Amino acid sequence: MRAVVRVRVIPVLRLYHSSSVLPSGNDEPTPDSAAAAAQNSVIIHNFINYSYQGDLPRAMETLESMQKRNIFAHSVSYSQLINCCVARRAIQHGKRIHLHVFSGGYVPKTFLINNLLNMYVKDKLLHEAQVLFDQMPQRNVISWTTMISAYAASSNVDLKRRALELLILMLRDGVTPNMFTYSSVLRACNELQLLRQIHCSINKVGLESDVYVRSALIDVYSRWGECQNALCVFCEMITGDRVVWNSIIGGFAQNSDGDQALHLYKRMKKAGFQVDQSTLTSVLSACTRLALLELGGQLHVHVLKYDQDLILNNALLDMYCKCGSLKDSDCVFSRMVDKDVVSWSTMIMGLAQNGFSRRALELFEAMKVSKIKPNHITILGVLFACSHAGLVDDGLYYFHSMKKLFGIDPGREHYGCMVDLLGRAGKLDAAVKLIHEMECEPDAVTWRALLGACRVHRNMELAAYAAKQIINHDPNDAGTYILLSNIYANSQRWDEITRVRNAMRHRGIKKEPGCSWIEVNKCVHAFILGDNSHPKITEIKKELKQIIHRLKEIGYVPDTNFVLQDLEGEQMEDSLLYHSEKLAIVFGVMSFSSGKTIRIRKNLRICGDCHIFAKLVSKIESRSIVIRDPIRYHHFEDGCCSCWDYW
DNA sequence: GTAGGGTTAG
Repeated sequence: MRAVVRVRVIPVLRLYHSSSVLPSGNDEPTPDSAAAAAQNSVIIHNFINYSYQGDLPRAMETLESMQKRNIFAHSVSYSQLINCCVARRAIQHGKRIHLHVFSGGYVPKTFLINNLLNMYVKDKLLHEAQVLFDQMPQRNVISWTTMISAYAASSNVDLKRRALELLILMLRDGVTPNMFTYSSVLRACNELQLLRQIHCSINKVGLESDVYVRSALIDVYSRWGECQNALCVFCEMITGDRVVWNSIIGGFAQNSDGDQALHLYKRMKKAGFQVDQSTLTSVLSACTRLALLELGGQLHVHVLKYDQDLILNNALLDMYCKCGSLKDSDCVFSRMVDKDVVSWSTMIMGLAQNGFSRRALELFEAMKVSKIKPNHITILGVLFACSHAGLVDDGLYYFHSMKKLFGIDPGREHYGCMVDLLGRAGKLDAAVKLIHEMECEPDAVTWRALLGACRVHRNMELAAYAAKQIINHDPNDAGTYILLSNIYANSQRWDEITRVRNAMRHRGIKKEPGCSWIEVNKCVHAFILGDNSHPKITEIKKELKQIIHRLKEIGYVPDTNFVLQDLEGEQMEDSLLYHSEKLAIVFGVMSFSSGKTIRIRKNLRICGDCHIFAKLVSKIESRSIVIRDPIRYHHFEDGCCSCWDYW
């Protein structure tokens, strides 16, 4: 797109006196020198006019004559021309102007050098900008801010640090930062302590009401996971705009607090602010985390307004995948004109998590044909697909060839996926061997993958070893303590149980109760193990008992193997009976007409008994049930699950 | 002449 350049034709006569015509002397002009001076003036005036008109080719042609004659115009004209170069990305012309204004004893004004700095920065030529900055005889707040914002915007950590160093040098130089400086430098903050110091300085000089500064503060606090601080900055808001709202909504959405993000979204609309692509992307991401298909579907209507927005479409695609509605995600994906690596990776992972591994691998092949280069997350999706479908050979092939085929080194997460793949397939020894071969240090996630396999394949000894490793890496992982104590309970090692429980008490770790959520008529109902606060809990429990009774008639036997507690017989069965997902399923059966899919989200992985229960309910009630646990999705239909009991 | 927000895994 051709940039708009301000056109202002300045009368030649008025500008005549503002330009410098060099060389000049005190002697009386000779007729020859008078003629030359007149000619020089004409050249300069042409240059001034071309610069103001944005006629870059003619201005550059005239500049050549000026260079030959060693004559100069006022800095304003060069400044105008430099801006024209920036707008048209004509860096080569800009470099010629740079050389010209630093030759022949001409002294360019600070604002002109600032323009040159800006030109290099916009073209990401940081080195050139820094050299020029170092040469500047005088630097004002704009010179410093231009450099600081350039470094702060870099993705390189060392360059970001340079932005903070420059801020210190700027202060030492006696130059006071302004709102531009603060909103830039905040993005380079690499320490929370430093962020707090800068925040204090901003308050001290009263710049916190600037919307740019405010959105930067919210953004940085959110990035540090300090959502409450971000919210404080937001709540102090007297002045605010759409971006400030987007910053706070995005902050909560990215920090997995979908409820708060949605709450703020409602407030934003109520306050009369127009939502845009960024708002919708964050809100969709919140719906994704909370598995709110109904609300997500309503947002889809607004997304259509921005049908060319790739990031927004990717968020929509992910929402449908993560809400287990593959028909909708297929539809969005096929309609997307532009697809990037995120679109493909989202879809591959979505298919894999929903149990359509073969389709995920087929899509990966299609991606290769489309010439979009896979990244490390794409490969993770591929490995996940292999892992969850028991495709051990395919998984090993992709894992061993990822470096050669796609130039991607296997990272910790790829090893984790392979441990999972081998472990699920019962190859526990190979999984342990792989952990020992890892080039990077295994972390809690890696050991958790092994632990999951140990549970499935009932290898208690190895499970205890893996659990200890997890606790070494993540001493607050409640689930692992519980599992470890259950493993010891199984072998009746009471002394070990006491040790584990003491450690939990000592560290103040409490078991996270199982929780399931279901969206009914735009309202989310939560079911928590041991909590009877749902208004219809009595009816639900009554209905559940009736369903269990019917299931037992067709051969259902509660599977107590998955839940090892200090309970026996009927007590253990009872504890299984009220697992949150069972209550949510029954509530779904009671609330929805028979054709509607029951969709449930869980905070913990589904247990074996609830898995059998969901399969049988899907059969006797002729219902589709989708349960999303933290790892994957289970689509229950006519007594079968999409995971084929391999999870 | 210097500054802003959004998407993919576990």
